[in-house]
Amino acid sequence: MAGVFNTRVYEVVRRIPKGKVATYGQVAALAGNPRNARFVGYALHSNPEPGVIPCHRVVFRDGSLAPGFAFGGPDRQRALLEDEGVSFVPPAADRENTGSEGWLVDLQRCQWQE
DNA sequence: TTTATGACAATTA
DNA sequence: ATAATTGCCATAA
Repeated sequence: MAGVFNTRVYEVVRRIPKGKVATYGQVAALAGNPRNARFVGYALHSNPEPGVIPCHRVVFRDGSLAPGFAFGGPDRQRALLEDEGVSFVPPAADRENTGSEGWLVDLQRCQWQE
C-alpha cells in the first residue's frame, strides 16, 4: 500500500489510550523508525483516517501541537484533550510554546507509556 | 518520469 | 553548555 511506515503510524496512533498523548518521536519509534518523527505528522496529514485516528493525541516533544494544522485549531485540540482528561500545564516560560494557547500537555503525567 | 518539500527529533560540531 | 545540521519515508507538483 502507501508504504509500510505510514500504515505502522496509523496502527500506533490508534493504540493511544484515551486521556493520554504521544509525541511524534514516540509514535515514530513505535512505528519502527525513531528518526521519522517528521513523517508521522505527514502520514496523519496524508490520510488521517477520520474518526479512527486521534491525531489530536499526537503532540510535539514539547507538549505543544501543530499550529495551523490541528483539525480545527490548537484551541480545538486543547478542548479535546481536556475532555479526555489530559492535564495541561502553563508554559515553563523558558520554553516558548510552538503555537498552542500557551498551554502545553503535561507529558510528565499524560504521555502514553506502553 | 524526477525533484522538492513536509504536523519533528536526535545527533554532531 | 548552545547552535546548527542531518535523517528518514511518503506525497505532491
